[in-house]
Amino acid sequence: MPESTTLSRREELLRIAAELFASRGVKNTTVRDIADAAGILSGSLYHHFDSKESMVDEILSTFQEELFGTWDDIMRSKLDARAKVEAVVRASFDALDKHHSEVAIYQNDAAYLMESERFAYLKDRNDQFREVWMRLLREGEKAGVLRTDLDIELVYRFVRDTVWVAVRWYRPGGPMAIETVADQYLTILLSGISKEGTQRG
Amino acid sequence: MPESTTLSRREELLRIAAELFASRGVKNTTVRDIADAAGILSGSLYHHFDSKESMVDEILSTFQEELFGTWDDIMRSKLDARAKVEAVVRASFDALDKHHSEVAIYQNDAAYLMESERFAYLKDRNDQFREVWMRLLREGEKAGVLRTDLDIELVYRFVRDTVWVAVRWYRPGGPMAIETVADQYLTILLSGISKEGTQRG
DNA sequence: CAGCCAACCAAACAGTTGCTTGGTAGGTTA
DNA sequence: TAACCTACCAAGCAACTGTTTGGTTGGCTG
Repeated sequence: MPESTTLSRREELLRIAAELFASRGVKNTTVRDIADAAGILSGSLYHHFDSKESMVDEILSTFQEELFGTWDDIMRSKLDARAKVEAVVRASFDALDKHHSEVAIYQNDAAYLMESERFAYLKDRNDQFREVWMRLLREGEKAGVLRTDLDIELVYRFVRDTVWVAVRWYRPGGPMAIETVADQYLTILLSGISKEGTQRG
Repeated sequence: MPESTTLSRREELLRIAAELFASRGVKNTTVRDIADAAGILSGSLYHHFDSKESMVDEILSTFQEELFGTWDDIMRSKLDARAKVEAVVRASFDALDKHHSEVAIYQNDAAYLMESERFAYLKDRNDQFREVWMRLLREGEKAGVLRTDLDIELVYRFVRDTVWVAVRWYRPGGPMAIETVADQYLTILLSGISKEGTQRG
């Protein structure tokens, strides 16, 4: 049986939960909501999962693992600074398209979740990647492709937030292709942070 | 007694509630949390307010009234398109600084609240201002100050979201002045969307 | 002084929450 | 055929939720 097409019941329930968490927020979604959407009773969920919290945990940790793995590959590649920025941004938009629910949960609830012991790993990898980004941007500054009149920490936040915030309006399968969004965002972004004359159209 | 410096108990409670709503989310904040922070019992809140929902309502409607009033003034002014964009962005950052809690609640909970009848006015004025923005951007395009290779709807979302998302990390009274943030954001933004920043447009 | 009022307390209420328990239907394996 | 397994049901529990009620306090005012 190809696992890629056949979801186990457990995976199906996780997908249902993720969609609800994404659209209403974790706190606003009850275990009865999830059970209803799956066509079972709320207690039956506990045959598959320890708790509601562990569902959230599994959804977010799985997603973060995959995304940060992809980013790692890019960062470790031989691309130059500018190409890395572009590749990471495109990979992020790709995640926005293919794992929309997970990104939405991450954006809406992760900040609060991170305060608890259980979800500290979210913050850990976030901090780790902030360092990678900062090195990349400093590298770009040195290489003369990035303008130097900007606070680099602020540029990092700008690039990071600008991509993810699109989860609020972008809908997979909607009228606008994710590649189009990525193209336009990169156009604005790169001419905004690049040193004048260094970019090519 | 000057009212500008002395808050009524009611206003003080609203401020306390707003801070909690902002940091933990509306659904994640109980009336007992608010009462505890104010040093009273939860039931006593109902001497001042009809319901928890009406607290949220008052916080958001008051804020929206003020912000959109300021925006209205700018839009009706004689400034050119580019200056208007800049003025609105600066006014928004100013709101981010002076009404941080309200902006945070708006960013985190408004989307969900808008689905209910009571908070429909939030969506109404949002939609109304989207139209104003679109006219402004088209005006800028015609005047030749905006690059024409971008989807104007996407530019609108980009400008709007980029400003507000800063509520996630900006802290009033922190190490970075809001004017600095505004300056740098505008630098990136305007060279990103302006015609003069285009290479081989 | 009496009357009034804003602000609050103490105790409870009904509904909702996440979760537990003991049991069952139907399929697969030995 | 018996043992076992996955997936579920039915019922309920304790904790927590927003809210209500009747009463108390201390300061102000006529």
